Amino acid sequence: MKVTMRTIAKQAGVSVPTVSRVLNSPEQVKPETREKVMHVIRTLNFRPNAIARNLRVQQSRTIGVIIPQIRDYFFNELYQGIYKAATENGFNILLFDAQLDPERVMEGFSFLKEQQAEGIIFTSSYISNDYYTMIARVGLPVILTLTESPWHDLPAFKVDEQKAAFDAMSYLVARGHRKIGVISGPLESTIAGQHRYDGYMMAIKHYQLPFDTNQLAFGDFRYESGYRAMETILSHAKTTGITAVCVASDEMAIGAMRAVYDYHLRVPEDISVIGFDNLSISDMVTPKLTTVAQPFEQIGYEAVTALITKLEGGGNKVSNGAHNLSHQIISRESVANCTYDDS
Amino acid sequence: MKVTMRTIAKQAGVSVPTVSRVLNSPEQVKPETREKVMHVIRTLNFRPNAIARNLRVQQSRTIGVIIPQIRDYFFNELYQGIYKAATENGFNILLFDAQLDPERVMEGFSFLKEQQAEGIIFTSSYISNDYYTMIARVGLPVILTLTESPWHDLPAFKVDEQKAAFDAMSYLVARGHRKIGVISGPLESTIAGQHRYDGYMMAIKHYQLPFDTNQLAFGDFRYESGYRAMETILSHAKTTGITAVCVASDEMAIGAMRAVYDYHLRVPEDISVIGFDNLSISDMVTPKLTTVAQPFEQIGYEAVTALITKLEGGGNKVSNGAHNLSHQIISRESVANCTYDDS
DNA sequence: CTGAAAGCGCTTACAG
DNA sequence: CTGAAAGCGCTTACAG
Repeated sequence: MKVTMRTIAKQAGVSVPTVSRVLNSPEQVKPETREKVMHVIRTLNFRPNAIARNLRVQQSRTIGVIIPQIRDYFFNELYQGIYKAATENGFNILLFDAQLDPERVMEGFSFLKEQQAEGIIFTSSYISNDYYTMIARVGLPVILTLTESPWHDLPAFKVDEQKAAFDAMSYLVARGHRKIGVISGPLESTIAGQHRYDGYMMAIKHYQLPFDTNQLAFGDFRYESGYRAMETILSHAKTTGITAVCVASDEMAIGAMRAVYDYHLRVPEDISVIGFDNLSISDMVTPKLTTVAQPFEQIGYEAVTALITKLEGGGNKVSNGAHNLSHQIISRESVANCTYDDS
Repeated sequence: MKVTMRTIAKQAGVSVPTVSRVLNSPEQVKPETREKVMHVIRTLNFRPNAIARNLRVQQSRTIGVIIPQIRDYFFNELYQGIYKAATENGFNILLFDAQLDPERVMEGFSFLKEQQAEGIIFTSSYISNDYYTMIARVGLPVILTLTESPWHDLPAFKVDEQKAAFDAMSYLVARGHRKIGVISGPLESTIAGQHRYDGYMMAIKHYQLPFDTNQLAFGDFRYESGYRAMETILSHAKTTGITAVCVASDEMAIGAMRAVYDYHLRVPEDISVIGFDNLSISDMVTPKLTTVAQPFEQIGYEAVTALITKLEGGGNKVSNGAHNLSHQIISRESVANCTYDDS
């Protein structure tokens, strides 16, 4: 038999509202009745129906999260931050996995709306017009993570991708490298693809580094593609004379290091490699990967904190546009000082 | 202004039940009125309140999941399977992260009950009596993953840990190794600790391998502890003469491989290493890790499928006790044939 | 084919 | 300090 407030009320010989009061504002009820009610609550092991409560008080206390796909390596850390901030504020998380399918992200918004999410944390490698239309249509506050909106009219928690990529390149230059290869993500990926690429290119220009297309290859952020991109770059190594490679993701960087290994060269003695992300695995590979760290957990944490602030009426406190959290270069073992004469 | 069925009904000049019908059993309503209603639904962009519906039909369509901690590396894959099975059956997932705190897992059960979870997927490194009491108290169907209940009165989806560990050892023996080190998890961890340890020891007995305590070290499944455990084992390598090591988790195995590297030995030429889990990173390290694969995603998938079967009245179809899914040794690069004479 | 009524499990003014 | 009443947004027999 299901036990509800009605059950408790009957057993305790009081009314339903009284049961509700002992649970929600016990100071309003006489100590004796309070004890009486608490006693049957305990013996019947009663748990109030949070769903019913939420319906009545017109709030769901849940935040929807749309992500590209669960198996992304950054998901753990991002979600950890999201979960933490939500829990601290008594919110639940409802996750929607878009499985890299734009159709599904559209469904995600509808779904979360139906499930009464009060706001949405949205992560995507780009923001299409369709998404914008959908966001307007559901009419829920949306906060971006690891993403940026083209019109900057949504708050976005992320890293300054371009600057971070530029810094990775500078790190190499500061260690004497001038002939540097680049493994970029796909440029259709507005953020991690295009912006990082721009950062690398800005640095090449700024430091007046030699660069031609034989030093450049593209991948899809995954290990395999990093491996293949490195093979391409190595096939021109004799003419380009590269001593280092900037890679747009740790996973690709680890693949690239493997390619170097399979070609009987060494990282970092022959070729230095710097990654991007600072996934926890970067500290487990050999050589340990030098990389630029994104504070994934912090990004998740601050994004939902901001969302909750908005939900609780502090909309003016969280500005639209980019909230750039600080990135950081983590020096490990995959970059050496350049010992070749470059003249 | 919030738009509900009431809004739609008014606009369309029908009653609320009619709106409900066009959404849930459109064949029951006359095509003309159906069209009329659908039209205002579309223009007002109405989404029915799933929470209210669930309250009315007395189901929540949500499954609770309690895990030790989000940052576990297997979480991604396990959750992927959980999420997939839930989505396919129209169930939502509500996640509860116990943060390795027994107190919090207790809270988890209460919380999920209040949130009206219809059943619970529970992952834990051991099952205490307190947990049992709590499980009985909430009265929800519970299914274990990567875990086993001491009294086998709960369905448990997992791998035959002992057999899998035994097989890892056999794999080494088949390649000529006889002096084999063991890095175990903590024995308090009933499953991944004790059971795997038992499997290793059974194999040592079965194959009559030489073994003394200098070949054994313990860790906590993490990289760092694997590194240190390997250091301990290596410090006795001259006397023990080990040529291979069985490690109870991939993360520890990767740490162990690093220790070998730092001691200027090579994997697998000097020391072979076999892990346990087949985390996706095992394929990215160099040398790629040979290991015994647990089908995490499948475990998650089958566990929630079984739970849903139970919820839908097929309780007799899912038996209590262990459901052992098949493990598999994945041969990669970290194990070589033993070339030393053992006599 | 459609509407009025009742009710899911709660909460919250309003009386008393 | 406590209870009767109304209502959150739905669904579902029951009439008509």
